[in-house]
Amino acid sequence: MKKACQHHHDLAPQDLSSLTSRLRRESRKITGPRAAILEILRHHPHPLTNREIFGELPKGECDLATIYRAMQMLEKLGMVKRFDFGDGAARYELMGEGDDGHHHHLICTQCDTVVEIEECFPAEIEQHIAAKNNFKAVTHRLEFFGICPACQK
Amino acid sequence: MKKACQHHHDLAPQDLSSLTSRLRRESRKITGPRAAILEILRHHPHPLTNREIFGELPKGECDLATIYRAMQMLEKLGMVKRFDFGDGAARYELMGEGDDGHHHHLICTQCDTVVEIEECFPAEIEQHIAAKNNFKAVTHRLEFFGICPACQK
DNA sequence: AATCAGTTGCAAACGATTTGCAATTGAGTC
DNA sequence: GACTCAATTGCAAATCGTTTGCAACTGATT
Repeated sequence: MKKACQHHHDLAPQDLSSLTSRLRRESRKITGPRAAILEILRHHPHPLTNREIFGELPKGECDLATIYRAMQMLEKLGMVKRFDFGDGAARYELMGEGDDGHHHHLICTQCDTVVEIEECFPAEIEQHIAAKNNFKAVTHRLEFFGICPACQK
Repeated sequence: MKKACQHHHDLAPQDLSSLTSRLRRESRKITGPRAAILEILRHHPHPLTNREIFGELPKGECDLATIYRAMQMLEKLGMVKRFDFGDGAARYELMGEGDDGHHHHLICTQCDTVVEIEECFPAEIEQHIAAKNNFKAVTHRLEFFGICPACQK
């Protein structure tokens, strides 16, 4: 991946205090690195890789391993959602409290611009697939790829 | 991933000679390792990781690096399709000549059983997504996850 | 201020994948 | 059936994303 990003909404989905109280609730410490990571996620509308988060942080702010550990923990607590764009690096997006964070993206294969998509795989078809194969608790992982307006020129 | 597999059809999708002639057509050599790899793919109905292919091969048959190179080449020639189940290992499935190999899977999150799925994301919705965002050449990557009948007991 | 589990930095370890390079080998050519 | 040469291979080292062991450190509570 090279560049990327295209801010649709620069609004913070939730304030830091609400985030930190979620941590406290789980008896997790609010440390400098964690606050900094959450602060970055709060200001990014699209999924970030750990390395991207690392890059956004002031130089000595925190170790890359700490970010990996933090994201793992945040995912376990359901505070971030992990996405996989198929390039071998996990990406994370902050998610609201009640929200399960399930949604998809449209990614430009040339410049890596990301657009959040509201459409989803039709539930009836998914249920049909589950029923036909006798599977339970079926979900899906879905991302779209194409060429963005800018890269078509 | 641990175990896996559940053969729906053990029929070879195409014979070796048709495969090797495709290689010859591209002025690629039919070497021992390549023939062995194709032979394995021919007999597997579900995507295999390079390591799995390696494991199927008689011990000293070929180097793992050779498999990586072979799969890369086969993918470029459009003879295999790469899939990503989100566990960090690429998987490959042999594909027919005219076929673009586009299809999806239903994977058991407990035992890694794989079922090939014929349903696909509705074209109209995909077109709508493409149009709304002014993207061209839009495709998608889609896989389903759930708990298979055997693992529900 | 004392205490202690939860955290962090750092370096080493890992697993998937790639790559440099010298030795080997298909596949036409004579 | 030898000859030639680019394509291919094995092997080891290198990359990349991610994980982990461990000793030092630090929030949060008492």
